[in-house]
Amino acid sequence: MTTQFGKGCHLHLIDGSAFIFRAYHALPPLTRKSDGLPIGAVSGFCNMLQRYISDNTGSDAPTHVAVIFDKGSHTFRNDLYDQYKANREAMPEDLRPQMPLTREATRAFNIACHEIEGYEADDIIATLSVQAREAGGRVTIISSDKDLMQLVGGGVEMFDAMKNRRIDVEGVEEKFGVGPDRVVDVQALAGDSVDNVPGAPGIGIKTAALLINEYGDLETLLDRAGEIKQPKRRETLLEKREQIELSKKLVTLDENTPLDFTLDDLEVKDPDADVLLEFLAQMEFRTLTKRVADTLGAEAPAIADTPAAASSTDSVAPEWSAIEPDKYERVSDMVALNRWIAQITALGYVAVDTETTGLNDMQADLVGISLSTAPGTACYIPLTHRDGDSDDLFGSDKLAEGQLGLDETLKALKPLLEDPAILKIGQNMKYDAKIFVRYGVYVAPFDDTMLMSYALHAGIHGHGMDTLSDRYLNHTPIPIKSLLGTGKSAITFDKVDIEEAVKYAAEDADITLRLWMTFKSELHRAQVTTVYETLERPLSPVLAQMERHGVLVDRETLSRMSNAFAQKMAGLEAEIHKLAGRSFNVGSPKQLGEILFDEMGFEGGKKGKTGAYATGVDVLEDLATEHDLPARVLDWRQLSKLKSTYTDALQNHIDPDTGRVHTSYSQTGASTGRMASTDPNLQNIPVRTEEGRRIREAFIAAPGNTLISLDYSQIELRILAHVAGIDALKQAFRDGMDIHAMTASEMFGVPIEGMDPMVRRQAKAINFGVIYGISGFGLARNLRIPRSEAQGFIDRYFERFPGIRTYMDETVTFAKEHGYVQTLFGRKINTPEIAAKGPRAGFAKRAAINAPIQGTAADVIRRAMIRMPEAIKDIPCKMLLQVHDELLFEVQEGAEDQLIAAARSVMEGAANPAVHLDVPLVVDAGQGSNWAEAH
DNA sequence: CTAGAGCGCTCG
DNA sequence: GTACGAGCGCTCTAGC
Repeated sequence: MTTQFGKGCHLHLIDGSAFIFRAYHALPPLTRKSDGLPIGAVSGFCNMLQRYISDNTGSDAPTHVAVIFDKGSHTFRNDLYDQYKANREAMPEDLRPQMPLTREATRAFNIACHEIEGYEADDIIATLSVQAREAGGRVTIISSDKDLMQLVGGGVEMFDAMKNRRIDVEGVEEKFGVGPDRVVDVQALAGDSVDNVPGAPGIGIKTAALLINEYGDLETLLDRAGEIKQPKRRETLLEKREQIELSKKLVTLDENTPLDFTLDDLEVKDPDADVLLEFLAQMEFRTLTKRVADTLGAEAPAIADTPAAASSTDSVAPEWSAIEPDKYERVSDMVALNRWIAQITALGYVAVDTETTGLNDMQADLVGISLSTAPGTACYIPLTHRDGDSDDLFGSDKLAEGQLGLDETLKALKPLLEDPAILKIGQNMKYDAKIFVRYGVYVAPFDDTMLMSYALHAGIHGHGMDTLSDRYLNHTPIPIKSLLGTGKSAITFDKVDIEEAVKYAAEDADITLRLWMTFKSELHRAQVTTVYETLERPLSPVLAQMERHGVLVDRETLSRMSNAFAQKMAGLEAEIHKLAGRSFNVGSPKQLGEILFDEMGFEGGKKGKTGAYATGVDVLEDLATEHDLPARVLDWRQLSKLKSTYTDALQNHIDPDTGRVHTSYSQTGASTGRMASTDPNLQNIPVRTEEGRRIREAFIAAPGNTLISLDYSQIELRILAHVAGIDALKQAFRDGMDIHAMTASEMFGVPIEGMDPMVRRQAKAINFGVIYGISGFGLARNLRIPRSEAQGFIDRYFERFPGIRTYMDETVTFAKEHGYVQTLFGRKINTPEIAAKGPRAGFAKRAAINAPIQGTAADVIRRAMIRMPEAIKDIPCKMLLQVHDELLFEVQEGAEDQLIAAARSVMEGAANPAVHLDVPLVVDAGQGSNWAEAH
């Protein structure tokens, strides 16, 4: 029985391609258990279809529905403009085989499914929308694509399924500043970097809307462009007219796509239970198959039980309730707080988040605490919010009404947060733990979703909560900026209205809990549970303690140096201006480039992408042989760097309470497993030049103490010798030989005794080059020799140590096959770019070669750091800093030798017992009253 | 006035 | 067009 499409009918058009990409990016790369077929996007797609169907059963259910896909990459738009969508990335390899499966899935759900060669889905959607509207029906387009907004109006609406929001004419006006009928005009002007629609350079959506509203439409605007007052805009519109008109053609949807079906063919049909369940079972979606079977009142077909059946492939697809910030609880009294505590105690775990007055965990004060026990169930306990509604200078210091006392709340929560039987879950727990310590609360045990994400996905994306929420929960959290504002007018969290704070803060705890549930089982499946539990989680409290202790920095020394630098710089500046013949800003590479290459006439100036001359150290060193000016600029730059980045900036980082500098280590910042130090970065304090090294004299031991530095000797080369199995190198390390001299001797056949230092230097450069994924170009530039000569060195090196080439080739092959490489301790470093084409391929290869070496070295020192507190607990000392292969300690005078022995033993044995290295690890030690002496 | 990109330089 | 991995200060520009 079919009905003619007409008045009273309601057509739903689903943007299928958008669904697929959303599903693909939202989920980890799942594969079908039985044969390894990539299936993540199909899984997400099916979950979305299922959810769509169950959400659309009410009185406003559609009478007609279709899923529309893109087909082919070449459309009429490419004929108009060959750069259209030209910078779009190629479809990921593991997504391609899933495309036909999404069509199958749609048909299995018994939903019409259409695509037409040479047309984008948007054009088909446009054509159907117009036909349906003209037939007197209503249309809802399930998509959030702004390119479709031109269709809205006259019975056509859009629905953003992710945000659960309808988009009507008003919504379009909000987005574009004009009605749907003028959207294409605005798009033609604003362009679109994603689709590579050029538009008018320098004009964005805001300006475009302004112009269109003033002139009525694009054609009138272009005809009367000469009247525009702003010179830049006028020029652009006059000059780029053709480009703008082309852009309009590109963004205008084709409403006359030739269709091989009619609206009547799209009538809603119930799914055939047998067909649908068979498809889902074939895909091995256990959870979804069961759920669909329940809804249809049918029996779920059996799915072959594999060992991993307990964690079926689609179980990570979020199936929880939507995130609704309006439903969170505000805890204002002890009765409610005790109810939460009882619930958490019975449950055994809780997600925790703190809100504070700032990002500096040594200074920020606690403002409130949020807790979550289940998806959608979360609360916020405001503690020290201030009354914000008064302009009175004193009024703003008054505590707001309806808050529990800080002391009584912490007293009630302390037993729970310290209870060894209750797991505390946090996102970047190091921050919250450091805050709590300052209030006498020692959080343990804990899980950290940021570290879980890092163990799973290092190298793929960031691990901040916003990124993770977007990716794994399909949800964009409330931006903190919407509460605090930005820049000078920004407020601190204690000034935020409590009702707003509840939504924001409790949402963070809710999201953290959901992420934990998602990652928990995934760790096992990815076989990184051990990495997380032995290399990530236990390091966090060690870092927290180092950061809290800080390193003593002498302000007087820095200040004296700053003054000395300022004087020298002033002298150099005068000299430079004289040599240049006029005054200019020496600190501006742009101005310097113009002086050198335009005014003074030096040859060989190369411009970068911004059109400015390059004036880096390589360029200036070359020019310095011809003229004094570039040489003086190099001197000036060295001083300027030391002053601004070190002697000035470090003073601002001295904590007023402790008199020490407290860096912050980011455990998830570097993809290889290294730490990164920030605020300030204490891992790049100068050491290579004599003048720079003197800055380390300002890093001092407290009175009665000594600084001790222990560093691994040649750790990366030793690891290379081990993993690549180079017998000659391994033996040299066992014999304690000079490894670079030995390499030179092997390569050039010269004796080690009385070797030319230049020859050794070249061998050293090659040894390092190998670790970095050597290239003739790179080595040539480093040694400043011709490329052919460099290539000759490399060839000879590979000839003498053939195992190195084998290791490199095997590593790259492994990366291509698996999408990641591994350290000796099982850490995975993802290499998503390894399949790229062009210059990116080279980058990805070299990174893949370097990652296991750098990463294994990082793992070794991490293991040492994790064991260190126990090993030195009876020695009066503190571990202060880590600089990749070095640890810096502060120890009471008299205990130096004891500490060196204990710490060296831990460091040299750090690979054991997990890994037996064929080469010894050797640690050098130094000591002194400051870091310059100790290093 | 502010945010972000680009440049340049520091470290292992 | 190129060595691997990081962070930060300065200048300059676009846009509010």
